[in-house]
Amino acid sequence: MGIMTGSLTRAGIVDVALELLADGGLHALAMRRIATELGVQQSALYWHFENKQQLLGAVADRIVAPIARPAAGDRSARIETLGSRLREELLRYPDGAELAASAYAFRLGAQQPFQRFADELVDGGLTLDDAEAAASVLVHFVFGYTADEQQRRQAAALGAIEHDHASDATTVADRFSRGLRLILRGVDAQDTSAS
Amino acid sequence: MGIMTGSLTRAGIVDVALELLADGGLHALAMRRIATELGVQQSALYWHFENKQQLLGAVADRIVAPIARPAAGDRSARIETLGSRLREELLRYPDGAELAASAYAFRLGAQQPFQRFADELVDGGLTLDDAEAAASVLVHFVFGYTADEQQRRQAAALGAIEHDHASDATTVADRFSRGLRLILRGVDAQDTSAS
DNA sequence: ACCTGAACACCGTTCAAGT
DNA sequence: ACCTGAACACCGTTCAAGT
Repeated sequence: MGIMTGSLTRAGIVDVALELLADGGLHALAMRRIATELGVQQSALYWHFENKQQLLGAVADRIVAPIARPAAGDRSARIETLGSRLREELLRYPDGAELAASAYAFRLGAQQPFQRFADELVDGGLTLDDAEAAASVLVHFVFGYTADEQQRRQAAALGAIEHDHASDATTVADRFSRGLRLILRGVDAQDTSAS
Repeated sequence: MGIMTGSLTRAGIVDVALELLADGGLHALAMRRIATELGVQQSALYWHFENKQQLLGAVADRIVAPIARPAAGDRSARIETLGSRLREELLRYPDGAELAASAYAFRLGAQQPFQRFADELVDGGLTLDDAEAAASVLVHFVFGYTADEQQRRQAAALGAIEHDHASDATTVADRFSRGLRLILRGVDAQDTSAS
């Protein structure tokens, strides 16, 4: 056999972290469990990641990675699509939004959505400053709103809360796009060269 | 002496929790430490609060409590004042924004800011649905942006990060009000009866 | 009603030592 | 370079028992 490097890789670690997240949420994402699942000692993980937060950052990056370039349409439509896709990816994993929001705040991951929004807005004719201000509002709203929504879903699933009208899937999704469109109106009102 | 009820009260527990938060951030807010500070067993706290999250919710309520009715001005000015005040109260305690954002998402505390924004918007002539959509955007932006800002401040204070231009106090505060005003433009664009 | 004492079932991180 | 083994210093929560 040739030169055999360690079988443990960052990508492999993130793989099982995502599996644990999918099965048990943030609660199941313990260094010990990840190590056990990989058949390795806990301390082995610390050769590949400085600490747990860095690992969670890498997990967050993977969660938001699938939001590719959006479909056609004008600036507002493209951004609304982007926002909805981001929400969908976050909802794909239990506690996905909370994890991404936290990694984003610590600058350890999930920075991509901000860049995607900002790029789209610059392409749409905004100055860099305006684009970044709007991207900041967009990212915080999508992360915050979705974390909120997801918390309630999970609480309802555990029977900890009664399922009222306000938490209907359609109502919640509707409120989300109302919020998005409110922000986009603010962008259009600012931009004199609105398409 | 008369009928002597337990010396421990919810308010007293929250008092020392706020002190610990002020001194050491969320990291110092452990049930054990709160109990030790009160000269009591950890389990004693569980007679007054169901669990730690409920206690944190009560702490979050106290942090956002000082945002009273805003000063004069038109609708946009009043809401901008309200947003700035909320940010200031959150920055008053280390990890204050993160704590409030988390309590808000779990519906265990810090709901007041949403109500204050919504009330102000309804007073300003919006329908309840429009007011709540806008209040949701406002709350998530203020919590999210401030948590973000606070994280960077604390990291910089620990020397973990270099202090670049983007994290200047004036720049950060400026970006905050740019975000707020963007949202308010969106509100005005929607409202045909804008004052 | 209110609190003690003690235990249960966990955590993240470090570090000398091995290969 | 990459991982083991074992320890350190913590956590939140429960519950019988006391007063």
